[in-house]
Amino acid sequence: MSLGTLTRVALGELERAVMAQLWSADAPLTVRDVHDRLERELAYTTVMTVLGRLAKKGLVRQERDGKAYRYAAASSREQMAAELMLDALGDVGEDRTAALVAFVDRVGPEEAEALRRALDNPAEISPPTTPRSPES
Amino acid sequence: MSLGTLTRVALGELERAVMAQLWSADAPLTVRDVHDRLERELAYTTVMTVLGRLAKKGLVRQERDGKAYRYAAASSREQMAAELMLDALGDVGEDRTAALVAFVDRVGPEEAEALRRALDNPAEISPPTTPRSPES
DNA sequence: AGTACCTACGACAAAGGGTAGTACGACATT
DNA sequence: AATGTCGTACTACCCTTTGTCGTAGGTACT
Repeated sequence: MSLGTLTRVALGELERAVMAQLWSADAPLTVRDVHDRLERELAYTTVMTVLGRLAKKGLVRQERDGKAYRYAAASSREQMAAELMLDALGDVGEDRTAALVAFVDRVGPEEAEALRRALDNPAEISPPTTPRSPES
Repeated sequence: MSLGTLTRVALGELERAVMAQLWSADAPLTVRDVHDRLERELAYTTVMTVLGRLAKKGLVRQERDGKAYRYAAASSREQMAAELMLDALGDVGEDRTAALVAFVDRVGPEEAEALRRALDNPAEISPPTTPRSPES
């Protein structure tokens, strides 16, 4: 599946704001937690709805905690970014090489360094980059 | 602007099909050209509408050709992919390095090779990766 | 019982995308 | 000149997604 990409992860503004909160928290948050942390004045149920939608999309994991739920991002911000990059690359179809060249050409020096290091390090060292929970 | 990203380039299915045609053509196409090349049975005006929308989004350039218009992708598929990758990386905010590591870890061997080569080659050699036409 | 919190659902408006119809101008053909 | 033909400009309509809530109905503590 290389075409669903751009459509697949098109989050709305509020959805992204919520994801940001989940990512910046060091533990799963309740609806109320998220609601309180968002600057904007939103109804409690609004936040709940959004969290529910994110959960349905698989971007957020819902775990029961007594009466309430706690929500946590399904994968780290960095992993998501990596996945998005992969997807973008996949959409190219043919000439991935050219796309990568264009990419590298525009990335900053720090990023280039990071890339170099990552390429040198045998991937073995940083293992489960994708700690997906076992499929449903 | 790092947040508009995911939203910015969410093309629909037909829009992508049209872009694909423009990319695979070696010269600007008319509405009729695109219409004929698409397998699907669409009204002529449907294709016109889509091309118009793509133009409004800046993904397609419209150039007059007598009575009609000719449409061409504003940038190559590879450039777009690179840009999308950049955007995805940008959304990460803080730890781009981690994202790049995750990215590299999941890219195939061929892509890794391409990355290595691209990093070694001083970008000077492959010049205008972005043959943007002068801003409006 | 009353009050506080939660979740489950249903709703509704705005925007985006798929799909098209109609109106209208420029040409070519008869 | 009348009539097609072909192309653009608009307008419209439906469906899905996203932002935003309201209401209903549990559970639990006071």
